[in-house]
Amino acid sequence: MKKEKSPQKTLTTKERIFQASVNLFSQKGFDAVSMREIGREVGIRESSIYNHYKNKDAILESIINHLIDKLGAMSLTDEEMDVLISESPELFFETGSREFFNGMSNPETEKIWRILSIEVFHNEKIKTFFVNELLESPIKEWERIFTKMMKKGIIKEYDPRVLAMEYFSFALYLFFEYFILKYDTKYSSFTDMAYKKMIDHTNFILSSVKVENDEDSNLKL
Amino acid sequence: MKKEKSPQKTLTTKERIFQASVNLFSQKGFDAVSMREIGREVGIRESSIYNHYKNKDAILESIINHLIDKLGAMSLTDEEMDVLISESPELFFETGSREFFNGMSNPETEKIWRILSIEVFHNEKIKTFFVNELLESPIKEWERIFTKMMKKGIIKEYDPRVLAMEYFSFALYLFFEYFILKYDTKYSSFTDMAYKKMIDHTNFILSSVKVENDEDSNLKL
DNA sequence: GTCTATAAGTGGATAGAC
DNA sequence: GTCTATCCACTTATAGAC
Repeated sequence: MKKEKSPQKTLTTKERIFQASVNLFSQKGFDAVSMREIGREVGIRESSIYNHYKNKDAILESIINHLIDKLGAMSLTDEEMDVLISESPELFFETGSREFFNGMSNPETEKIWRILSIEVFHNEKIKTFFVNELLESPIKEWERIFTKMMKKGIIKEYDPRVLAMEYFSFALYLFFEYFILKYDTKYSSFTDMAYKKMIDHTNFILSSVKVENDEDSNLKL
Repeated sequence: MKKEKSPQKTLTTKERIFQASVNLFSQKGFDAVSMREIGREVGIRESSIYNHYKNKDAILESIINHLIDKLGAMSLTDEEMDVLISESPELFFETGSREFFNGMSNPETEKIWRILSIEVFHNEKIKTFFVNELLESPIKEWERIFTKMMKKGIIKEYDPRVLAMEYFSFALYLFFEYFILKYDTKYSSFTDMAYKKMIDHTNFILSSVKVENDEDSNLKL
């Protein structure tokens, strides 16, 4: 909005507060981090933070909005989807998965998803964001996609709502497994833990619903 | 351990502290509830609580242990499983689902699961409990079950590990959906939100992997 | 077993000098 | 824009009277 990202590393104090907050909140949760602690990380006194953010809540707010902006800048158009479906369902699923993982997997984005996962209990705005963006919109989207595939005769007839749940719930399960249970463990990123599992899942769903016409067309990594 | 549940409602002060804590923690989270608040709910001063529990952490500890004790008192034996599998896979899945839902759905148990869901970030003991009891043990168990079903020729050959994930991940997804995203909404219990969805899921899995021999054997509610 | 009083600490936030 | 100094609300927990 204001200016482009500077070529290298001259971050403003506000940006450094932002980054320090993302790091600390993602490790300890919002409540467990004090303004003193953020200040210490940045190298200024807590009182100076108030020259850049109105209060502690405003920092969290700006972190949430940063993710929302970033996500809004992605996602396929209807035409792109149509082309992909006609090409092959395998290619389509692979593209869809890749898109989902892209929205989760760069290091800064992961930290923010982790913050949201921790704070979803205490913050109504975060909860609404989760329910809409992670649950309801994708399920509706996949219902449309499966309906389209049925009309084209690519997959068998089955309740498209159930099919959408079957397909996408697994991605959500992986999200929860990583961001709630496995964060800070051996895995270095969401993709690292989840991508292979998602391929197995996609192959299972395809093997169940695809109209047979060729031999073996499993996805490969 | 000490004495049986009194026939009606003469709760000891310690039990009233326990119940007030379960209610408050499940609504606001552990950190957001003060000893003053618990005392107010019980009708005593905060300092009096320390006559019954060593400190605040000890209250949470006793809540967790209460759930662990309760869950330990359930679960099917190997022989019961064998009989059920031989009878019919439909019956087996139905019994399995019922068992899972029983471990979640009485009002007090739900509140405790909610507390654990909130505190899984801050408490290493809770995280370990979740990963073991909710993730790894059930997946291993279902892997064994699917392997057994394949040997009996009830279901088609497929990687049993993948099948276990496909089946049980949906239950976990439902758990997260309810206890993290939908708790305190229109649903009156986990069963109320999730049971029908779990039936749809079971039917989908069965329709994919079952060896055909009779007409239509979908589960009914 | 409950009370009052109090210790000892931490939190977010503001005022005003520089 | 950063600092020091300070406010004040609130936290867990303990000591000791009753």
